[in-house]
Amino acid sequence: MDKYVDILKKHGIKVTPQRLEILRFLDTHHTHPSADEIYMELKKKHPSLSKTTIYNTIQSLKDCGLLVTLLISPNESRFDSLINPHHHLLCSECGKILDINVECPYSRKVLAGGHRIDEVHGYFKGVCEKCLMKGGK
Amino acid sequence: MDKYVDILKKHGIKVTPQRLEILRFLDTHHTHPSADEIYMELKKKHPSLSKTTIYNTIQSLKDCGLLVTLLISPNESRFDSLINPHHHLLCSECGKILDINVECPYSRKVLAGGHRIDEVHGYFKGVCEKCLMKGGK
DNA sequence: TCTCACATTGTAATCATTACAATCAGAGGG
DNA sequence: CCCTCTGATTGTAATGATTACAATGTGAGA
Ligand SMILES: [Mn+2]
Ligand SMILES: [Mn+2]
Ligand SMILES: [Zn+2]
Ligand SMILES: [Zn+2]
Repeated sequence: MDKYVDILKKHGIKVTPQRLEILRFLDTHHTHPSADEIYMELKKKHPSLSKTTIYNTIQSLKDCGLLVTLLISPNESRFDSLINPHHHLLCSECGKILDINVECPYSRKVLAGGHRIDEVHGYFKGVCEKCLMKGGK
Repeated sequence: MDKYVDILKKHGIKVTPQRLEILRFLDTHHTHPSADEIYMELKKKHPSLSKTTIYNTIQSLKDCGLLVTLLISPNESRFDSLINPHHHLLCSECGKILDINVECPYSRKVLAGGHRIDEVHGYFKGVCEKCLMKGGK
């Protein structure tokens, strides 16, 4: 019936109302939200929800590969439920984090030098196209 | 006389004993230390030193381009006084952060799509060569 | 239905970072 | 020289993201 019930079941995560809401939010908001943004939004409908449940659920989703943590903005982690490999740009004007789909020769996790590579993160900092147009920077 | 006195003067940062020690430490330890690691080490010789002074000095050094912040390990920022563009690997076995000198087509900060790029960060997570040899993973 | 073991949740603590008040040092006036 | 004032530097105390762990809930088996 519900798409998110299926996803949770398929990955062996027990279905709870909190988890469903968090998963739904992440799947419908590809804005790379912080834990606090998820919390603030969902608290409106579920006042008893605690922030820790956000973190716990995030951890579960991460464990089965449904979620990736971005360490691009100082102070707080951001979360991304688009898990195909892509890079990110943090705009210093509007604060948004944009997906950057560039050809990256290291995305396939092979690297000279004998190290084993499990994750590849490409972060850019700058000013996004929209803000450049607007602000005339 | 002292190399570090010169560097601070050249960049218009007032010379103080705390700043000299912090700069010396960063220049002689290219291990990408956290603020706490710098603090713990320098506190031995300067017990009155506060952690905030570490952060303040780091900010000053960053402002004149002598230092870069790495957001590769969760929980804490790491600092790098090697400012030529290079990538990093965080080893999940030994916890070390290694310099990775690969050809990166995006290091020159030009990117299709109309965004302005100011910084490029390439982070890899995995297991370093040394740990692979040792552990037989 | 009752008990127990484990999973889930949320309260309270932890710890990196930041805001701001206390301290210091140097410039200019007496 | 010494005193005063101003801005720079420092460190104490607050903030806020994250984590540890105790309280609560759930579901299987007796
Ligand atoms: Mn993304
Ligand atoms: Mn480095
Ligand atoms: Zn922008
Ligand atoms: Zn290693």
